[in-house]
Amino acid sequence: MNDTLANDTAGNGAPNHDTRGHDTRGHDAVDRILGQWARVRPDVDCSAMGVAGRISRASRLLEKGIKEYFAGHDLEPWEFDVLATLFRSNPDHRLCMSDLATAAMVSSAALTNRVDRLVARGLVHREVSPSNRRMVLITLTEEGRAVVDALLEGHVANEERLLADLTDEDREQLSGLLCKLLTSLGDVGSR
Amino acid sequence: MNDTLANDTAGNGAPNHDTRGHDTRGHDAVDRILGQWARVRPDVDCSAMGVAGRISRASRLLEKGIKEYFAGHDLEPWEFDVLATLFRSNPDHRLCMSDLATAAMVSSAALTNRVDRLVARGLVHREVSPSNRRMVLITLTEEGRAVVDALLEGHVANEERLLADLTDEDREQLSGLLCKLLTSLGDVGSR
DNA sequence: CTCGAACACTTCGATGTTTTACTGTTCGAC
DNA sequence: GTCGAACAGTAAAACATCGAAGTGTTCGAG
Repeated sequence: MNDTLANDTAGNGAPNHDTRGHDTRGHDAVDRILGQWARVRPDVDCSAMGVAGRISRASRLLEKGIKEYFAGHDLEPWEFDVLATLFRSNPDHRLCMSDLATAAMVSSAALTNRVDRLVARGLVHREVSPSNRRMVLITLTEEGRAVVDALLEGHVANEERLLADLTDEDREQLSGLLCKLLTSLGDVGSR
Repeated sequence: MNDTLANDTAGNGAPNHDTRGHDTRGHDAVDRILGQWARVRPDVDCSAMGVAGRISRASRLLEKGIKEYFAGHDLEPWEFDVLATLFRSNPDHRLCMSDLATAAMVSSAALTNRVDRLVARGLVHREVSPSNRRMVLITLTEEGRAVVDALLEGHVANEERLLADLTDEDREQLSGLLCKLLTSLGDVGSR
């Protein structure tokens, strides 16, 4: 989608020294784009573009790898996501539409659509809240819980595979830096 | 979209020590999710989820900030992206549909649609290649070039603003780590 | 108690994307 | 040369998402 992120990058020198002792700083698509900008517009320092572009591209490629895993189990990533959100949220495995929509970062309209299909598949149960009839509560069914149980470890293992080239230290650094960025972008854990 | 990335995270201890000397490791949404998993499934080490989730969320939030900038100039991010890709690719500012689609990471069908609208706005020119009539060449018009010229620096400045809380060293580390990841995921600069 | 504003969710219309099928072109085997 | 496979791009159908309007509920001011 947003290819502004994916493409526009820096006209700087594309620093080649690695973060730490490791050697493995490759030569990704963004490096190439950076080089092009450097040639065409040496006056503009686009280092920020390099960071944003890499985050965007990494996100898409990870998404692709994750989608493949779930496709092998007849599930869409978003389906597992809703189920897993319910699973970990509270002992009742129950959440209202608003909270689910926030967690999934989609509009409430989109969530209505998603829940419709999960209900049709028998993975969640939908009911009006007895205490506040404006609210609709979504609950994981026994079958839904089973799906999370069955796929969680495989999903984690798959992500592990996708990140295999990063050392534990790399991952910690990466998490730390991204956490700092997310915090400054206002990505607070709601409630 | 993919909220598997956005939500499913680690059951590890959520390391609190910062990457380097800096203090600013906040408390983002992913930390909260990690904590939930740790409670519900202490047996599963989901550290990989933490990395993937942060990349996904960061990507979305950056996208949002970028979209806002271009909205203020009556342009969609993807429009600028196509124009900028043409601009930096070669002196003629000319590329075929396939290359543009690859650069934008969308299907060729989607690119046909996008180019249609850019042609309608007079920002690019479309013509069948004289040397190979299967190919369609897209060229930046003078007006299209002007748009890139007018918006490039503002766009970079906006990204700079979004990343303002990251130091130069942070950005270099982040770029390095992401580059390593991207390379291992096969994100080579095509051609 | 009543009325209006805020709220939670759903429905609807418009838009954009992907997948699949299709048209036309090129290239190589024979 | 001719035929068929591979390729480049477009068209059509299916689907998902968003934003806005609509429905029903709750809450608080008066």
